[in-house]
Amino acid sequence: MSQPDTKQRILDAAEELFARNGFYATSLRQITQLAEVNLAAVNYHFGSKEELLEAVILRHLGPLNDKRRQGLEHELQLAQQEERRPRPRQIMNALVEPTLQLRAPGSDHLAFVTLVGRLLADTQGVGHEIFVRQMVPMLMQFYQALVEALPEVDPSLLYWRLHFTVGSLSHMMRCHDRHGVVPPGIDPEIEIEALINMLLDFTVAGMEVVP
Amino acid sequence: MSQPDTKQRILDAAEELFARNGFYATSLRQITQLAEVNLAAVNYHFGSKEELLEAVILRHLGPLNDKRRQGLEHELQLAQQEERRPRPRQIMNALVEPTLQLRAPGSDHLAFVTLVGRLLADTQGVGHEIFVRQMVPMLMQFYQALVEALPEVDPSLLYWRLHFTVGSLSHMMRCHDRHGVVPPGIDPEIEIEALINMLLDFTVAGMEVVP
DNA sequence: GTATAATTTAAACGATCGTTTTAACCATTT
DNA sequence: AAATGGTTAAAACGATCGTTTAAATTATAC
Repeated sequence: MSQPDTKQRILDAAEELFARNGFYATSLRQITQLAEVNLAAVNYHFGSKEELLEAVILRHLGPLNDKRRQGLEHELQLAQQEERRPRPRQIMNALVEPTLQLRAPGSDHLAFVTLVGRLLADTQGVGHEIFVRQMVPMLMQFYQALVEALPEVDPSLLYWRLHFTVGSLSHMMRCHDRHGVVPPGIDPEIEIEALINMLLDFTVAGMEVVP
Repeated sequence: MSQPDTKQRILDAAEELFARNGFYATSLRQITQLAEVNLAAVNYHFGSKEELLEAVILRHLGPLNDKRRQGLEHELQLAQQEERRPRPRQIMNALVEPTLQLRAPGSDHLAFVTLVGRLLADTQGVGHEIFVRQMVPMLMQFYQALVEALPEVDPSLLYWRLHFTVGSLSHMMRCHDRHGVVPPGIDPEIEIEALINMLLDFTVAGMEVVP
């Protein structure tokens, strides 16, 4: 009767349901039903519903932020070697690309990216602080890189523009399956690479504009 | 014992609590406590919790969308008279400015703007469809205006860029009181006019860029 | 094989929830 | 004043919830 992957199944089910419905509208009974485990297993393995959410968040967030940092550091090193400033587009790409790749077809992380998008939006919610605590040091690094890349733009402008970028990015993290009414001639299904490029064009242009 | 403004008090309390905590994490008992009315009054006046949310959404949304449309129509008329294309910045301003003015000091609509930001993010939530149903026709108008304003940019790009803008805007609607860690020298308190201008600079630059 | 630890399980607990019920109270109409 | 309609109120309902409990089962160590 012992199942070697009980914890993983709970985590997978929780990730999916928290992403789809949010923390408060997902019950442990829904999770354990989907995972085909017993209700008390959640408390045994994770302690509480909140701790389960924390485990769900942390399981992928570390690797995602590592990828982002790698991309950033790669550009910073390159810029140093070539004795130039880091390029804004490469900086923004390091933030955007690994994130949106999480929603690529074949990715196992589609639910996770939705969940992250939700957590960013739910400013008073249970997972928000956990998530932000992980995000903030990384965003500071991006901010510093942008200040270096764009000395002609006031640093406080760059702070707010990074905020706007996070808003656009989180919106794209959530909205992969609901498009509302689409104008004639527009295909709501789009390749991830194309979406990434469009978002980069948009945000980099916004970053670089001198008022 | 009869109170002439029971409905308004319920609506005000609901607006505040739904905005702060979201629909699912707000109970009717919290709302009626804050409003100092009896629990059954909600069902008597509004029918159900969901219908209360709908009433909360609709009470301000009509006027907000009217303002947005007015701003847009004004620019379209002006452009027609002057025999020129509409200006992208004026179009975006019509979308952004009335929205963010809702969070200006002295505004009674701070909770509402937060609630709208939440609803946009909660793609499976109760209020989302109600809200989107009101938004979509208006966004189509903005989209058409942008297509007219920027003939050198592919219309499908403009569709996605409008999406990105909605993402940034809704992020700013939610995040008025939580800034996370702020870099040294940056003041997280900012005047609404300044914020509006910054967001416009950012989004208009992103709209206009030709790939 | 026995003892110990880990895991699973069903039932129960106490709490909270949205909704309903019904009587009392208040306001308006005749 | 009585009849009618509108509103408030407390209690109750049935449901759901996260958490706990204690026994049974399985896994591991000796």
